[in-house]
Parts: sequence; C-alpha cells; structure tokens
Amino acid sequence: MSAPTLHVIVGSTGTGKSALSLDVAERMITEGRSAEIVNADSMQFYRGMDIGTAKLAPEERRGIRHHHFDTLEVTEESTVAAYQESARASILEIVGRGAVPILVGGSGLYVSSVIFDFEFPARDQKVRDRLERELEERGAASLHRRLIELDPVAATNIGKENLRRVVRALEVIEITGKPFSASLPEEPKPWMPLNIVALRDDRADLVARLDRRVEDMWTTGLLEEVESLIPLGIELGVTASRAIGYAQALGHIRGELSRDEAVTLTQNLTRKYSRRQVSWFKRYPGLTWVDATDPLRVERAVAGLAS
RNA sequence: GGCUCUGUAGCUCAGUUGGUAGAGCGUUCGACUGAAAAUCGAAAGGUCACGGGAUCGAUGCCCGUCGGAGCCA
Repeated sequence: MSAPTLHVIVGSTGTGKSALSLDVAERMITEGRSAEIVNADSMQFYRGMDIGTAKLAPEERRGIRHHHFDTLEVTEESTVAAYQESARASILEIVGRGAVPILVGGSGLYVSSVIFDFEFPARDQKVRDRLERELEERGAASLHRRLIELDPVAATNIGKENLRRVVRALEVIEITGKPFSASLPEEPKPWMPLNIVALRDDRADLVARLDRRVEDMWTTGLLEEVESLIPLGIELGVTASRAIGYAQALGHIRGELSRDEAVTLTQNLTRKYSRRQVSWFKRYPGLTWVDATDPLRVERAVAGLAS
C-alpha cells in the first residue's frame, strides 16, 4: 500500500472538472477504494448560489461524499486561510477513513493554499481600515511611496495601481514587521503526495461553450436565483456580490444594465477569468494536462498520464 | 435626383491649423501568499475607403469613384 495521494483536478471554468471528478471517484470505487470530493471553487462555497456557479446538485453527486459546498452564507466573506485549514482537515479525515481525497476547483489561490506549503500572514481589520482610509484621503501614490521605502521589492512586483495588493502588503509589513515577499515561490513544496491533473480544451471551442453557458444560465433562472438572494443580503456580501454573473444580474435588477449588456459583460468576464485560471495553473510543477475531449481522460486522470 | 454629413486598429470612436496616428473595448501574454469568479501589468493589431492632383512632404487640402447616414424632392 503506497502513501496516500491527494488527487487534484484543476483547469478553466467550463472544461468539465466536476464531471471528471465524479468519474474519477467512481473509477476508484470500481478498483475497490472509496473516494470523496473536496471543493476548491470559491463561489461554490455559497449557499443558494447554484445556477451561476454551475454547482452540482446533491442528486447529481452519484452518492459520492462532497465537502466544502454550501459552507457560507451569502453575506459571509470567504477567506483563504480559513479555507486552507478546514479543507486540509477534511482531506486528512478522508485519508483517515481509507478513502481517496479528490480536490476539485478552479480558484487558483485556494487550490495552492491546500496543496502547497502556503502560510498566510495574519490579518488585522483595524490596520486595514486605517490603510484604506489613508488611501482615500491621501491617494494611491502616498501608500505606494511608503511601500517603496519599506519593501522596494514588493513595491516593484505589485505596482502602484494595484491598490488592493499594496494595502495588503503594507498591512502584512505592519503586523509582522517583516517584508512581504509579494511573489509566488518558484518551487512550492507539496503538502502531501499529489497527482495534479489540469483539464484543457481548444480555446475557440471553450469560448463558444462558455458564451452559451452564460445564456443558458439566464434562461434557466439565474435572475430568479439572484432575486431570491437579495433578501438574504447578497448585496452586502463582499465576496459573493462580486461573483461573475451575480454582479451583472444585480446590475440588471437595479436597472443599471440591460439584459443584453449584463449577458455580454458576464461572457467577457468569464473569458478573462478562464485565462487567468490557465495562467495560474500552468505554473504548477508536476502538472498533467488532459484534454477535456479525450475519451481516455478518466484513465489518464487517475494515472496522471498526459493526453 | 438635389443638399448635408460620413468612411482612421477586429469593434466604437478621438486626432493631426499638412511632417505617415491614439483611446476604450476585444484579442494574446504575464503577475498573484487571509476579498482571488478579486486586483493589477504588458504586448500584438492600422498602405488613416479607393484613384488622381497641387505640395519638398498628405490620413489631413482639391477633384473624382465606391460604400454608409440623414434631410429635401
């Protein structure tokens, strides 16, 4: 019996990660092992956000145990550090049961936080609030100038227009008293033995499919779903209200966007997101690319054999 | 048929009182350590509709051709 391996399935949105994860789990089962799935898709954490996140309904899960779906209310902020801890705990429990853990998702930072040796510096809301106030009062240039003094490397890497990351860098420096590296490790150390499979598809086919999927979401009730989330406070949620599709649907409901504008905007954002996902995952060491249309994709995914 | 406006990057449009051009969007590439479906950076793309004229020199001025829009008849 070899050491337990964490199976990881990543890739652009719309390449069929969820379906593949089910197939891989079933394959494990026919081989006499059991398997459980852990979600690493940041928007699928939210209860009630189903259509727009292409979430697998419970009855579609083929009896396989799924973890980390529907763990947050729409008003709650999602945080990587908390996710890292609880996702790892789930994985250890799965291994403890003698089952195979399969981590599936498209949120690069979240996947990395689990599978590599990421350690997130603490956060301090007071410090951050103060920095954000300063940003408003004195402007971006002032904050960036300070970052240049405190941590020139981070200042160069982040850039002066990247306000969110400038603020976080200053926050980390203030809390820890140490420079903020602001760059991903060249050779991240795996948290446990990994089999990372990335699904990929011909770009033109993928884009056509993504565009169609957005249209379908609108005809199968995305708007109604978003309307039902308004009384639950989705507009107040820092994370959930920004989800692709949801933000535009909200814009339409508020009368800021026509239906067509909302759909087109969502399609554009989805394409960009898909690109960012590919460029994030392509850096993973030991990654196995598998074609979404490969008839042997399940076998390849299980064995870690590229298409 | 007449009058007026118009034709500049894949799209929408700036612009140069004549010295061969820009922005946004899109496309492609990249960064990314507690909001990441977030946030930010970079690059490629144009014989400035076509033909002729005047000019040292035209995308810009003049003439014509073709295409688009509007108004009048």
